Amino acid sequence: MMKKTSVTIHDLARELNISASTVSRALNDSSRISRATKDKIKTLAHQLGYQPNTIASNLRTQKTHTIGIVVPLINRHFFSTFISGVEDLAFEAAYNVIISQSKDLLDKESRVVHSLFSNRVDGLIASVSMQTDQFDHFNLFANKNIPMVFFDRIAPDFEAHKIVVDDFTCGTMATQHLIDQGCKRIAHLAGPVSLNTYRDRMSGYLEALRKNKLAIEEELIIYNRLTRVDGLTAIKQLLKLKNPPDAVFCGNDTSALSMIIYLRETGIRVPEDFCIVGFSNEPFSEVVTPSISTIKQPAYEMGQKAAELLIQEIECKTVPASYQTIVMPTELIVRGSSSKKLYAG
Amino acid sequence: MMKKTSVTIHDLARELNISASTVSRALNDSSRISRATKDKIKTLAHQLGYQPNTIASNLRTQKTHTIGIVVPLINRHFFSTFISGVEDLAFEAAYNVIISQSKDLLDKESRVVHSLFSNRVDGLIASVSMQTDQFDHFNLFANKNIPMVFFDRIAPDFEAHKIVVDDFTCGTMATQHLIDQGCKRIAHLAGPVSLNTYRDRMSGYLEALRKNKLAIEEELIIYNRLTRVDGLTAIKQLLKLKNPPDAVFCGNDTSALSMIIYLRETGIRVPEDFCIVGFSNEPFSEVVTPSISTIKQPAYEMGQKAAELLIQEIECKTVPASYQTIVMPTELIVRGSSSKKLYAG
DNA sequence: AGAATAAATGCAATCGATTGCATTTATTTG
DNA sequence: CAAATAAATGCAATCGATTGCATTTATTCT
Repeated sequence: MMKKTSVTIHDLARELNISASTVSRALNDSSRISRATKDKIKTLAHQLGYQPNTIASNLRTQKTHTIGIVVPLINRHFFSTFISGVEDLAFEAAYNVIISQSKDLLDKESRVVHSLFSNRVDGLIASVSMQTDQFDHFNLFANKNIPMVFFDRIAPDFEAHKIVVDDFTCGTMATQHLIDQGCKRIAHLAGPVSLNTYRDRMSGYLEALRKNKLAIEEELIIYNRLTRVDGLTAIKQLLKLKNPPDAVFCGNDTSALSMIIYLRETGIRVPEDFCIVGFSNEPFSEVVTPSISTIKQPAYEMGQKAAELLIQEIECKTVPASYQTIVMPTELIVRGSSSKKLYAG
Repeated sequence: MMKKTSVTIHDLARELNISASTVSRALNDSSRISRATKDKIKTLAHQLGYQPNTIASNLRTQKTHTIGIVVPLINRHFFSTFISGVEDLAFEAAYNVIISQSKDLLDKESRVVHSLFSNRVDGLIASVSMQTDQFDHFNLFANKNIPMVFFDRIAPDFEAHKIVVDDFTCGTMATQHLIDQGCKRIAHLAGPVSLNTYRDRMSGYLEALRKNKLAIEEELIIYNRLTRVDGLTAIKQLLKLKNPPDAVFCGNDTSALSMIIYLRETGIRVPEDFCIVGFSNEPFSEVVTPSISTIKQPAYEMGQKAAELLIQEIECKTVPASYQTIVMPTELIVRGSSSKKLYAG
């Protein structure tokens, strides 16, 4: 009926009349155990359906072979794809992955970070929430020299590897592209500038305007959380201006999407009358009509790289000589939402 | 510099000249400890930055407060949204979540299930891979009466709660809808029929044809893995038939999408000349042109329900009197890809 | 064969928190 | 005030695997 309790190395030891240490060593393929004994032990282990108790091992070895991940939302394509990259690499290296989401709330982020710490993850990979403007909770890890890797929305001032894209240059590229299309008044929908990503994208936008001697107008820059509703609010607000823009560079694709849908409904033609560029290359961006021009970030590869660096640091257990900030390549994907020239030409 | 090792209850005990058991009880708010002592201990714990070692606790209590999840792919919207539902509910109940993906491979699925078992998760939530046609690996959990909940693609014959949708009825509804639109030759793109979901969707399709006295033609039913490439291959194959269909009910939205894109390219009008219904309501389905008619599954709610049932079973620790198969509500969302009547009318 | 060396195995402590049972301290009661 | 009861705390074993050191067994060499 109900199997009492698990088979342990002690059960195997008793059965074979040997010590538990020998069993442990045999199962770990220690060179100190003879082949014959190993075989005997492994065979029995298999017969009895022995499954190692990782918890016990973890406690003794002070290693959990587990990586903690904190992301804002796991069902956002960029993050879930990133996680997929981490998971694949972690699996190869025999690491488990515990995933937590902050829901873009600082408070929840802090709690999940504490929880991951208490679970003694060997390392942490994190992208901070939209609300995050102080980073104390990560000191838990920093103080004990537990490796961390930040990606995308990074925590500054930590001795940790960082995986990012060049948001500044992306912002410049996106804006320059709109300028090249002949757009004259380019607006920007920015996320919270407490985050490096949105701050840099905006800086890039400003830089492009400057370089092209275009006026920078406060009323053309809107700050919010870039949800679908936010995108809608923003485009309405922009169109109400006495002197409305003829293009927007959006901080993400979600807000770009809702703008496109709204513009379609109101009969404003995209890209003929109004151009839009988004950010992240969400799956829907390719297939919506018009398709959304956007910046593609290598989410999966970023995940792999993050896992690689983290595991490397965990296993070397020596603090790396220098922490790297890896800048991953991005790509401006020009699609329908900004291909004015095609139509004009 | 480098903090030697963590603060433990023994450190607190030594500092206060009391026993570790008292510290442990105090931190757990045992009624056996006086308020004064509790306060003293908690204050010190806070001062020294004590963080409980969950591993040690887990080992002793034989509980990890951790739920394992196995899904085919975490970056598929349905699954990541489901996981989000699990995670939210688990977080409230103070459970951790370890997520693994099978990558739709039976072998990997088996390995991650073993790994989750070794990590002594308190329960398992799983949706099996496309390849899965035998379920031995789940016996690891079944044999030890560790609670499991299956969802969507379920493993039959296990004493476990199951969270599903009525795929059969969905298949019927989708097909009937196409019939109602005036489609005469309706094809079906099916996934592996070793899985309940795809098998039932297909059965529903067949049932609808039968009920409407439409011929069932083998050449109109294609089996594959429903990827984007698979969708493309399928639609090409269908269009090559001497007597091609005028509609397809696709086993998922991804394949429906690629069909739509192909049809658009080849100038076949959707829905006027050809109607399509997908399955799952992926985010892109709403925004592609034409938008994809599909069946909406309550992924987030399914995740919540799965977590609720699992945690309930874990905490009651008595085998439930009966295992439920929860059928979650679905909805046929009629959109552009099948709204022939609108155009015809 | 006996000593010296190498190979194989065992002993017992350890990781940090929990918990049944025992003991001490405080409070109540006759 | 002593006895009885209640409240607070401590002792020591435990969870299962690991590992430094000690011991036993096998092999090699003179």
